[in-house]
Amino acid sequence: MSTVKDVARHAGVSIGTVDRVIHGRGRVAEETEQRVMAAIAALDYQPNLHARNLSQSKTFLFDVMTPAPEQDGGYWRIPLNGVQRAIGRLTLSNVEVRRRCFDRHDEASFRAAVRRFAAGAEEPSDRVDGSVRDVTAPAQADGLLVAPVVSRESQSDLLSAIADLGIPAVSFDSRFVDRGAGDRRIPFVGQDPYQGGAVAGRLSSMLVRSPAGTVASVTLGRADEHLLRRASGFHDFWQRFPDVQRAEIVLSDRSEKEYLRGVKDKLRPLLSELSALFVTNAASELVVSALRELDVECHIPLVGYDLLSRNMDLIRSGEIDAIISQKPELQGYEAASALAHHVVFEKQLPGEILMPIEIVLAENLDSFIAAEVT
Amino acid sequence: MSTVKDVARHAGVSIGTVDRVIHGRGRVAEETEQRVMAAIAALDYQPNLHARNLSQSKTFLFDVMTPAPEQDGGYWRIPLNGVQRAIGRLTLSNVEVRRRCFDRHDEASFRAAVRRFAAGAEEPSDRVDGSVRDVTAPAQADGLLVAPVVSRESQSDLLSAIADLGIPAVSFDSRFVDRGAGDRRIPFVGQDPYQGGAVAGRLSSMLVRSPAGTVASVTLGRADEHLLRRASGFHDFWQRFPDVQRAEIVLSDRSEKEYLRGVKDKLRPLLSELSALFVTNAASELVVSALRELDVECHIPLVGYDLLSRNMDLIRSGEIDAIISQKPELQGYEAASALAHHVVFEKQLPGEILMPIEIVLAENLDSFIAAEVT
DNA sequence: TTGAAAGCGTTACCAG
DNA sequence: CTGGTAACGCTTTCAA
Repeated sequence: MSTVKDVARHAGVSIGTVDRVIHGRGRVAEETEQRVMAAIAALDYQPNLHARNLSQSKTFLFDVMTPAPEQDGGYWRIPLNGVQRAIGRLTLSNVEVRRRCFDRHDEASFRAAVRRFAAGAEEPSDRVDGSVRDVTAPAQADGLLVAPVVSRESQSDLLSAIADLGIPAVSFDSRFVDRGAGDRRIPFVGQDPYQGGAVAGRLSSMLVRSPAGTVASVTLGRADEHLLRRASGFHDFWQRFPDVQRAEIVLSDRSEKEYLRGVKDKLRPLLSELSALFVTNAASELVVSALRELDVECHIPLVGYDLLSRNMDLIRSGEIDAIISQKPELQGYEAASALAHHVVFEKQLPGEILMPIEIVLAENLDSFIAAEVT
Repeated sequence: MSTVKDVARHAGVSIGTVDRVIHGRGRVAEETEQRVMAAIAALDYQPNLHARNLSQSKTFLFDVMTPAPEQDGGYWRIPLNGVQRAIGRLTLSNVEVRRRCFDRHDEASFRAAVRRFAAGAEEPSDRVDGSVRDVTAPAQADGLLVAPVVSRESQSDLLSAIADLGIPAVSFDSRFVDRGAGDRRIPFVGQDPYQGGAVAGRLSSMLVRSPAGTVASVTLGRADEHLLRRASGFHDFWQRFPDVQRAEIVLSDRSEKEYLRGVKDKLRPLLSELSALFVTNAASELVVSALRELDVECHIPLVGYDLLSRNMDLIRSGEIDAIISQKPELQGYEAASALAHHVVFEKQLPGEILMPIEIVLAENLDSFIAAEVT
C-alpha cells in the first residue's frame, strides 16, 4: 500500500504538494499536477482513512430523528439501541449521536424538530435516556438518521432541509414517499410492508382449519402508507380463496378507550363468521382486549406485528399466534453502520437495505430475545 | 475524549507506563498500576481506534476451518462471506484470513487440517475462491474460527492443538461437544438445535388439517449430535398430541442413490397415514424426490432446513412448505466480529451468541435473499 | 520498573 | 507556487 510519501518521491515533489493536488486546494503548477496525478495512478495510491481521521481529529455528529422513545410502547427505544451498538462496534470514538425526538401524533412537533435540525440547534431536553451519548452543544450535523413516520407534506419539509444542508441522510422504518433520484436519493433501511402483509396472510391461512368465513385486518392509530400497504398484502393473499370474505378495519385519531370501543363495534357484526385477524401494527393488545370483552368463546387465529414485551406476553399465553418482526434493532444498526461508513470512511451509501420478514411463534420467541441482547 | 497522555498526567506517570497497564505487558509496580487504573476510570479513557490502527504494525491472522466451500450444496461459502464482511466492516486493515478447509465426509482430512493449523503451515491450494483474502506465507494464526462438524474424537484433537498454541478460538454452526470451562471455554455462535426442531414441530402442526396419523423426522448423512437434537425437539413437540404417531428415520454413510432408495423404503410403509415430514438438514431435495417416485398423490406438509438454492426452488414450487434458516452468513459475521474484537481490541469473548430461529415461507423468501446480499 | 522518543499516514500551517 | 514540519493518539523500542 503506497502512501503520500511514495507518491511525492515518485513525482519528485514534497508531500505538501501531493496533498494540494489530492484535495484541489491551493494553487499547483499545471505541469506539477500532471506529474503527481501520474504518480498517484502509477502507485495506485489509496489514502489511509485512519491516518486522515486521526490527523483531522474531527468529531462527526449524527442527528437521529424518531418519535419519542417511549411512544408506541417503547418501540422507538429499540432502533436507538441498534444505532448505539453499531457505533460502539465500529469503535468509532469520533462519532457522536444527537437525538431529535418528536411526537408521533403531532406533525407540528416533527416540523419543529426539522427546524432545529436545519439550524443545528441544541436539543432542549436531551437527557431523557442515557442509552445514547448525547451532544448538547449546538452544531450542524454531519449526517442524519430518520424514521419519517409523518405525512408526505412534513416529509418534504425535511427533504428540503436535507438538500439545503447538503448532508447525507438514511431513512429507516418508513420510506420517504418521494425518495428523490440519483445521488440525492435517500437510502432506506426497513421492511417491505406489502410482503409483510402477505406473510401475515399466509400465516393466518395456516392457522385456519378450513378457508371460509371472514378474515379481517385491523389498523389502529395513524393509518399511514406503511400500514395500509401491509393490509393490502394481507388482503391480496386471501383473494385467492373464493369462499373467504375480507374485511378491512381502520380506526384513527381517538383516545385509547375509544379505540377499544371502536374495535368492539367493528368486530361485533363479524364475530360469528370471523376466522382470522391481522393487526397491522403493534396494537394487538387492544384487539385481544376487545375479543375478551366480547366474550368470544373459541380462539380466533391472530397475527400481529412488532415484538414488544406486551406482545411477547400475548404470544406466550397463546392469545396471539404469530408476530411479524421488523427487526427494529437491526434497522438502527444497519442504518447507523451505513451512514458511518459513508461519512467517516467515504464508502458509498447503499440504495436500500431490506430487512428480512421475521416470523415469531411461541417456539422461537426466546431465540429472538437472546439474539436481541447481543 | 481523553487520551493516554491525559491519563499519564493524571496518574503522574509516563504514557509508556499507561500503555503497559492497559495491555498488561511488561512489569508495573503494584502501586503505580492502581494509580493508572484509577486515572483511566476517572477520565473514562477510551482508546482511539484510528490511532491504534495507524500505529499497529502487526498484522493479525485468523485461520478459518470449515468443510470445503462447495460441500453441502455450497453452504460453507455463506459463513465465509460473513467472516469477510465483518472484517471489512470493522475496517481492520490489519487482519487477514486463511482458510483451512477439510472434507466433511473424511475425518482424516479434518485431522490433517488440524495438523496444518498446529504447525502454522501454509495452505496448499488456497486460491480456490477469491472471496476471502488469503495468506500463503506460513505463520502461526492469532485466532481460529471453526465449524467443528466432526466426531467428538476429532474435535478433541483440535481442542488440544488450540490449548497448546494458547490462541483464542470461536466455534460456529456446531458446538464442541466438550466445550471446556472458564476461560478455556470455546464460545459458540449458532442456533439451538432443539429449539429449531420444536419450531419445525409447530410449523408442521400448523400445516396439518387435523392432528392424526404419523409425523416423521428424516435425518440423512452424518447423524451428528446437532441433527439428532433437532429431531428430539420435533418429536417432543408432537408428544402433546395423543392421536399422533411419531417416526424417526435416520440414514447414514451411503451414496446419494442409496439414500434415495433408503428413504423410499422407510417412507413406503408409513405413506398411508403420513401427515407431516421434517427433514433435519439441507437434504430436503432427496425426500421430495422420494415422495415423487413413490407417486404420493396428495401433498404431504414438509418442513426443511437451510436456505440453499435448491431448497429455495422447492419452496417456490410448493414442494417444501417451510424452511428453517440457521443464518449462516450472520454466524460467520458474528463469529469473526467477536474474535476480532477480542484479538485486536482485547475485548472479552462472549460465552455464546445464539442465532434467531428463522422461518422461511414462500411469501418471505425474497426478503431473506435481499437481506443476504447486504 | 519506568521514561523518552521514534514512528504510523495524514493534514495544516508557515516560510520561502 | 512549493517545501518543510508540527501535530493527531497510539504502539514499540531503547535507555536509564
